[in-house]
Amino acid sequence: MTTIEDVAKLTGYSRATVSRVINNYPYVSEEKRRKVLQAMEQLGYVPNSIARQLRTRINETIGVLIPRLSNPFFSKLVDSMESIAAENGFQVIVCQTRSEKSRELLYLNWLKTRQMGGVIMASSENDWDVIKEYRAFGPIIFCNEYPPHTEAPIICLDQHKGGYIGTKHLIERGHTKIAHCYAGSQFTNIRERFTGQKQALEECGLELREEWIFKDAYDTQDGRRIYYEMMALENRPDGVFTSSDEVALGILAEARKNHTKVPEELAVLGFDDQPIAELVYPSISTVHQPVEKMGKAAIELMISLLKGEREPRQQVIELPLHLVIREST
Amino acid sequence: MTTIEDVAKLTGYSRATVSRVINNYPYVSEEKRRKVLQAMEQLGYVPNSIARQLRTRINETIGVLIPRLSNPFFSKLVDSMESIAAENGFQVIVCQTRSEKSRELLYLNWLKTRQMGGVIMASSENDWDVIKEYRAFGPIIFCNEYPPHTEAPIICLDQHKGGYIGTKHLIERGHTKIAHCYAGSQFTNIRERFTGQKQALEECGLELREEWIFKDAYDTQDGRRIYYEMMALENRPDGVFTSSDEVALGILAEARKNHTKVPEELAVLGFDDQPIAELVYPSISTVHQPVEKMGKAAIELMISLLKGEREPRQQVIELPLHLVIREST
DNA sequence: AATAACTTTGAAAACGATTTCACTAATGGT
DNA sequence: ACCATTAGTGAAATCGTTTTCAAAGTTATT
Repeated sequence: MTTIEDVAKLTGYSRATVSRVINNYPYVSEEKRRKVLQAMEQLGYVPNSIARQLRTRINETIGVLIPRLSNPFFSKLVDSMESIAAENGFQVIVCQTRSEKSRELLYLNWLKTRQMGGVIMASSENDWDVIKEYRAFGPIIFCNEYPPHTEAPIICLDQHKGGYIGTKHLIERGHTKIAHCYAGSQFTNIRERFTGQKQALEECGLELREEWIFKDAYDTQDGRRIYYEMMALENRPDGVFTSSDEVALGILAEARKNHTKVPEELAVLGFDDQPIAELVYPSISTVHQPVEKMGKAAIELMISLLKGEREPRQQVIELPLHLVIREST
Repeated sequence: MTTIEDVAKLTGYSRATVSRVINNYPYVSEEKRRKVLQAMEQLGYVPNSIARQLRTRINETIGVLIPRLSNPFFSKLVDSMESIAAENGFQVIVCQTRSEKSRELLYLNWLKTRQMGGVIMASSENDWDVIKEYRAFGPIIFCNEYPPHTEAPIICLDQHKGGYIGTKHLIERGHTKIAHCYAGSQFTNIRERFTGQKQALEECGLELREEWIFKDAYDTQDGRRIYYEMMALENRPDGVFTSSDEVALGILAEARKNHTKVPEELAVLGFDDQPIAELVYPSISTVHQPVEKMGKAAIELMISLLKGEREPRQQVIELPLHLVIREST
C-alpha cells in the first residue's frame, strides 16, 4: 500500500508539502504541486481516509436508524438520503433497529465509538432522555418520527393533518363508523394521526368506539388479521383509516376473498402513497407522504452539521401531506 | 472525549495494560483488570474505532453495491445482509450505483481510501478486468449478478434454470408464443434466464420471435409500456416471461384496464416472488428467489474473509430457484 | 536601506489506539 | 539450588495522515 511517505520520497519533498497539495492549500509552488500530483498518479496513491479521520476528527459517515429496510417507506427514504450523501462524498450506514430499544442503543453506540459521525433517527423507540446523552458524540437529528420533549432538529410531516384530512374524506364519502389502525409506539408524533382522526370525527358528531382501534398494524399480514377482527365485531366499521398502504392492501386482499364490497361496505384508506397503491385493484386511496423531500431535507441538514456549517438547534421543519383519492374509498 | 490515556492515568497503569484489558488478552492480573474495567465504567470510556482501525488495519465496514434501494429485491437483500452484519459488529454501507458504470467505480474507490474493508457487488456494470484491480485493497465478492470471466467468490442463483422452469410452465399451460423481458446488462449471468427460456422453447419446438424480446424492463412503468408494445404487434404473444414481479404487475395493471383476459389471452409470469405477488389480483405466478439466503451466504462469506478466516478463492455457490404458481398463468 | 508582509518549506508533534520488546517476578520441574 | 518456563508489566514504536511552528526566502512599503 502506498502512503504519503512514498510520494514524499519519490518527489524528494516533505510529507507536509504533499499533504498541502492533496488538500489544495495555498502556499505551494506551482512546480512542486505539479511534481507531487504526477508522483501521486504514478504511484496510484490515494489518501487513507482512516488516518485522515483520526487526525482531523472529521467523520463522513452517517448512520440512518430505521425499523427495517424491507418496509418500502424506509427503503425509499434511505434511497433518497444515500443519493444526496454520495454526491457530497458522505457515506450512509443502514441501521435496522427492528423496533427494538436495545438495538437502537447499540447503533447509537456506534456514534460513541466514532464509527459514524452523526445519526439520523427515522424511527425512535427510546425516550429523549436516553437518546440525548449521545449528542455529545455527534449530531443527532430526527426524521419522520420523534419522541416527546425532543430537543433536536426535526424533519417531519404534519401527522395530525394526515389523520384529519383522511378521516374527513371518509366522512364525506358517507362513512360514519371509521376504524383506526396504528403501528408501533403510541408515544411518538406518529400518534397524532389519531388525534387528527378524533378531531375530524368530533367535528361531525361521530363516535370512535374503543373496539374500532387496532394496534400493531405494521404490514400486510397485520392488515389481513385486522380485516377479520373487524368483521367479527357486532358493530362493524364501514371505513378504516390504516397506518400504511401495506396494511390497507392486506385488508383489501381479504375483503376481495370474502366478497366484501369496497368501498360501499368497507372503505379503506391507506397511508404513504407507495407505488403499489395505484397498481392494485382496487387502487388504494391514501395520504401521500413526500418521503423523498423529507429524506433530502434531513440528509442535507446532517451534512451541513457535520461540515460545521451550522449548529444543531431545536427546530421543527414540517412538510405538507395531501390526499390521493382512488378506488378504495 | 476520554481516551485510553485517561483510563491509564486514573488507574495509574500503562496504556498497554488498559489495552490488554479492553482486548481480553491473557497476562493481566485479576486485580488490575478489575480496576481498569471500573475506571472505564467510571469515565464512560469507549475505544475510538478509528484509531483502532488505523493501527490494526482491520476495517469492519462492508460496502454493498446495488442499483437502487427502492427496488424491493435489493432492499430485501440488504436487509438480510445488514441483520447478520450487525450481529457480528460489522457495518453495512449502502452504495446505489443507479446502474451507472462511473458510480460503480466511485464506490469501488472507497475501498482504496479504506472507507470500507470489503465490497459485495449485487449488481455489476463494469467488466471484470476493470473491477479486479480493486481486489488489492480488500475482498470483493459477487452476489446475484456477475460479469463474465469473474475470478472471485460468487453467490448466485441458477438463472438458467429459472428461465427454463418458468417457460416450461407457460408451455404446459398451453401457451406457445412466449415473450421475454430482460433488464439491465445483457452481459452478466442474469442473461442466462434467456438461454433457459430458449432451451425450454427449443425442446418443445417453439420459436421465439425477435419482436417478442423486450429490453429495459426494470419496473412497473416499463411493464406498462411493454404491455402496449406487445398488444401493438401483429403477432401477439400469449404468454410473457418477465424480469421481475414489478414488471409483471405493470403488465397486469394495463391488462385489467384494457380487459385482456389473464391468463387465457395473456399469461404473465413474474420473477422474484415478492410479497405483493400473492396480494394483488390476479395474484402473480412467479419464480421464487431465495433472496434472504443469498444475502446471508454472501455477508457471512465476506465477514469471514475480513476476519481473515478464509482466503478469497474463485468459487460459485449456486442456490436453487423454484416456481410458485398462482393466478396469472 | 530598513522594515513589514507575504510565500514557501520541512521537522516534529499530534490524533488514539495496538503491539513489540525488554525486563522482572513468580512458578514448576529436576 | 538451579534452570526453564510462564505471568505480568510499561516504554516506546507504529499506523498514515494533518497541522503547528520556526525558519528562510521573496516582495512590497516606507
